[in-house]
Amino acid sequence: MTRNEALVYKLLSASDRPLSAYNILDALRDDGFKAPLQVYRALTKLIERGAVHRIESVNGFVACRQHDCGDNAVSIFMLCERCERAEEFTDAGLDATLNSLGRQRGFAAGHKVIEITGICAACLDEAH
Amino acid sequence: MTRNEALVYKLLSASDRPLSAYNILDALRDDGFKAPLQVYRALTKLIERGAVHRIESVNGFVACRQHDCGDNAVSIFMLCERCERAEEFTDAGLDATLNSLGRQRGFAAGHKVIEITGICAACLDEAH
DNA sequence: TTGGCGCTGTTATATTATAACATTTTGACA
DNA sequence: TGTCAAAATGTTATAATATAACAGCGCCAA
Repeated sequence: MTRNEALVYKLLSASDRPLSAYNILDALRDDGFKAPLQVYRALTKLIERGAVHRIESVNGFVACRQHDCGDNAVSIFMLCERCERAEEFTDAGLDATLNSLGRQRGFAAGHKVIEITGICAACLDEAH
Repeated sequence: MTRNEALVYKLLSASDRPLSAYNILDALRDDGFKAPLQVYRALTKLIERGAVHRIESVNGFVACRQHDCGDNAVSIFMLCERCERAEEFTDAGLDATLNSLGRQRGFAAGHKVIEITGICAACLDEAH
């Protein structure tokens, strides 16, 4: 892992919500980051390696919370609209279901995106 | 449905792949469209109404192919990397599974995104 | 008939992402 | 150790996606 990748990964790991590429850029200016490409290049590598996931719904990025998510099973994200926290988990059954739905249509499934927005348990509690 | 919404909806309905907001803008210049906001405003309304879906993975938009998809069940999209066509369908079981996964975590599920990229049947055939 | 609300048009700007190219670092191996 | 190629980096510029702010118009209910 290169210096830039390590910096980006550490930052994402310390965050409980998705960060945008420009959030990351701003946070890493003291570490010498000056241009968006430095961030995007690090993100590209980290994502290839499964260490980071992109959250399409919010154009953000999170560190993978699975035990090294080698694209084995699909990641499911629950995104809280209130506190913006992202929770990641996997479900082998769901992955199999999606593959099967693809096969029924002759579709060779590659990358899968599952993102659910809503209100998380903590925020529901707050509202009593 | 206003004139602008009708134009955008008609265009999307005639397309078998997702169009970006700027694709739409360009296609509708002859109809008097001049600025992105005209497109985004129409899209916002159409999406609220369930007549159009946003495809997060490609920053594109498609007309709903379901029989008036009133957010009843989740829409699943299969996106071909080769021909870029999008196929939409629903699966009540999958929707229930996701709601249940949410409930287990105390999460109140709202909007759900399920997008699968891969190669469609037609494109697989072409390659023999 | 008027007053408000929703739709429209327009300019400007914010946000997200990539292209192109020069330079530096790294690491394999003679 | 020297050297070369590949990978990583830095930098400027620009492309692609999306929203803010504000002015004007049109419809229709009271």
